Amino acid sequence: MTKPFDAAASIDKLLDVAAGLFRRKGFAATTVREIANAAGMLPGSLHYRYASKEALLVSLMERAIGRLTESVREAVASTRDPAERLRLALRAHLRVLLSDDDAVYVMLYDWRAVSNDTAREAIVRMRDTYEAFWDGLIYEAAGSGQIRPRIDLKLLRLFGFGAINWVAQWYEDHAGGRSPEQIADAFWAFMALGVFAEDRRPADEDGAFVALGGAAPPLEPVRR
Amino acid sequence: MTKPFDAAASIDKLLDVAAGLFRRKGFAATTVREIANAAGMLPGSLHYRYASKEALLVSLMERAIGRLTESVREAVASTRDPAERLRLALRAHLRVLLSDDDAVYVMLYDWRAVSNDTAREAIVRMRDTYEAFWDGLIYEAAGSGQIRPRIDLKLLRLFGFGAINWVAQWYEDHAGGRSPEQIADAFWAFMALGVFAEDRRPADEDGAFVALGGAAPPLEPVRR
Amino acid sequence: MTKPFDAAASIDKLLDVAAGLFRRKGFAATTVREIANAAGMLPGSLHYRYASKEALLVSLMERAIGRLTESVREAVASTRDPAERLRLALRAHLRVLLSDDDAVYVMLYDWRAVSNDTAREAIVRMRDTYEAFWDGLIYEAAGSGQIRPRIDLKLLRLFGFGAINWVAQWYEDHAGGRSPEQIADAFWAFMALGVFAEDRRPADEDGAFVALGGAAPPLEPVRR
Amino acid sequence: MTKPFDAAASIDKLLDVAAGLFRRKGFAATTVREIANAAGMLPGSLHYRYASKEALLVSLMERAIGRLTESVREAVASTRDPAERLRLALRAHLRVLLSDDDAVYVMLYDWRAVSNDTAREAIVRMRDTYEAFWDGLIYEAAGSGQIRPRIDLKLLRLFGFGAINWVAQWYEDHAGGRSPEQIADAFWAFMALGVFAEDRRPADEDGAFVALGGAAPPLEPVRR
DNA sequence: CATGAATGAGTGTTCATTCAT
DNA sequence: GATGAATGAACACTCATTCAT
Repeated sequence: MTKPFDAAASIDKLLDVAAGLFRRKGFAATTVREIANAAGMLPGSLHYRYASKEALLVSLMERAIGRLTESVREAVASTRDPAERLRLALRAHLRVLLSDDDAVYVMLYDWRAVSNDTAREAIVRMRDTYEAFWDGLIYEAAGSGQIRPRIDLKLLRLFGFGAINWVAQWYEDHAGGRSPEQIADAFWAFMALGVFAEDRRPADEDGAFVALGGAAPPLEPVRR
Repeated sequence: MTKPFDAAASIDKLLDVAAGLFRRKGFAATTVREIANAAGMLPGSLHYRYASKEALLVSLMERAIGRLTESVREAVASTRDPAERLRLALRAHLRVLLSDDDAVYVMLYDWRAVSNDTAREAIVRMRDTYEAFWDGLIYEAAGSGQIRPRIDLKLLRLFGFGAINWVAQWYEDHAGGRSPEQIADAFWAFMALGVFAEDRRPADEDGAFVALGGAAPPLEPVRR
Repeated sequence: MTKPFDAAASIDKLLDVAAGLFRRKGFAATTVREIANAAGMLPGSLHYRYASKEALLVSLMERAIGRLTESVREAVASTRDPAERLRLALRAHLRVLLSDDDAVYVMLYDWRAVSNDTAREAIVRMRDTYEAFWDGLIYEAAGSGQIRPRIDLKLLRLFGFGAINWVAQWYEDHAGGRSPEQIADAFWAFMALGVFAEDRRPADEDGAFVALGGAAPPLEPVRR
Repeated sequence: MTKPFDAAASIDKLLDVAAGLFRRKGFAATTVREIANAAGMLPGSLHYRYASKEALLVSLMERAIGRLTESVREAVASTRDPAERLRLALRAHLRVLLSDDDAVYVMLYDWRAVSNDTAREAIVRMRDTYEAFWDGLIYEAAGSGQIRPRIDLKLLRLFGFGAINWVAQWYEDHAGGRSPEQIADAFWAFMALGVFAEDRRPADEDGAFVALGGAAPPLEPVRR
């Protein structure tokens, strides 16, 4: 009864300390010995569980994306209002990103370290799934008329992810005591006015917006 | 007469190829030999110019911040209108970030690699100066009444930097042919309505917001 | 009733797969895990039977020498003619060497891997016994006048062993469909004319022989 | 003037000590540190010259085959008599095999350690060339009628190589003071009578064909 | 002034062996 | 008795840096 738990706990601990080290020093600059020591084991024991340092990183990222997905799915389940779902998703994403688990940070910022092609593909696929889920949320809101017409939904997601994911870069030093939820809501407030159609905007708002000018370039199929 | 020029060119080349390699593989995963080879020299010659690999990185970052500062300063010089200065600064920042020079990217994303404390401080100081310049632009706009009251200006900058700096993560694959300037203006469009006071907004609410093309593009399943 | 049998079979299987791996990759380059896996067990189980990898090797070699000795003894039992006994022994030796059991090959060619002194001695003793048996066969033939006088009997054995043991190096690629027995007889034919006294040579043969000088050295019991 | 010499000498020393260690312990059981230490350098310095332990082995083998080829070619150059050329080649081959340079031994007996396919091919090609040279010598002798008709020339070479190459296994312990040349001539004596046509054999059956000289060396107690 | 051969501390990883179960 | 998770010493190899030239 204790055995499976211990093994799982031991692996979780390993991933936790690895995430912390990777976040602080970067993947390449962190040694297997450091990770093992911090987890209270020896390098050989670490390799008993993970064939390579990179396999550990991949496992880390998979866990990160799993937690992210789970957390966001759970958050949006409480309401069917598309805009509210978006807001709650934003909160959940940021909450996980800023949590004690550094794995999401590592996934976002130590991307290049995954050199193995199949591993890279596996992670890209998971990220794509996650992003597709967000696109779904946004598309829902757009479909129900809660987003201004002619908004480029893809750019909306890309800018949003940037602003939110970047929070991890400054939260520790500049949050000023704000909680992840407060940060998320503040961002929501910035975006909302520009993004949502009239009836979804605060009452005191009316006004037009900014023309990029000229014709918009066609949105071509995404290749990588 | 040619010698000093060559030396400077050689150093520039060194920083260029180093920036490219650091961006692609990360600082820690790039070897001095790779950099030297790519620059057509030998490791010993590289160390003749830079005491250490890290010193080269610092030099790289200093150059990056210098170019960023210079470019943004130059861009805002053409007008005295605070909002327009902000928009032009945004364009300039993004233009440099997405330029052939990978140094800005490296500065933003290979931050943790600078372990030397004094070097780290030096760079932090330069970054702070750059950010203070942005804060100045924003305060200017706020002071002249072009930004809604009650907007948290610091959060505004942090979110904005996030969204814009993140563009480097997706530009290559998802820009869809848009120029850095178009991306910057699209972001400007998103933010503007939520950020600016009424009298700075386009008079016509129905005017083309940011038409990135006809109807909202369908959200296609993301393939990578 | 089935248990002891299984255990013995299991050990035989272990030695078989180990012999195959040692032959193909060499002792040092073969891992215990490979052997265990190939035998359908885990490293721990292998060490339950053999204290060390080297102990397994020694056991392997002992089995090899046992089989060799048994096979050769059996082969010579069918006749009392000394020369014929030698020929049959040659056939039997080669047959075992080229059989599916790679243990003899390993014993001959992975000699240096036995580092343990007592184990080494044990094997050397067994090899010496086997070689003494051969010397006995040769001495028999010499004593009965079937070998030319003044032939160095020890050199005869050493050259013969070399030629025959080396067959294992080329048999797979260059046997050209010849059976071990055919190879043995071909070698026999080469040696016979030069080695044996007139009345043992093919009828069309006469001719001189080779003086290795003086009288044939006495064949003393071989000790090592 | 001293530099190139030193570098070459240093490499030669490296190969020499490596050959000695490989011969004594086997390739896989020899560590890079051992080789480096024995050569008076550090592992890093060894890898500066050879990309891998295996590359060193390959280099070793190439040198071995080069020396073998050169030595044998040189030896046969002194006469045009085919049988005599064969005898001299045998002497030369054995002389190199039993020389202080253990590389030939390693090439013959640590064959399986070369895992790299292209390296393996390169060595196989060199070995093939060497063997083809021997076949040439044998065909020459056969063509000039010095070898009995109906002798399988390929088997002749294979048996001969076996007997001669195997000498390396026992020379140290069982040579009894015989020189490589004496061993070669003794082997020649064994083979000659069986292999060569009548007119090439000594006319006088009692004449010392290949007199090893003096009295037969005493068979001393074998130590290992 | 510039080089490139040489270094050695340190890396990720392996693997025979142990031992609690 | 038999297992397989865990170990840790040792491995081949890397690479930023040095220094004689």
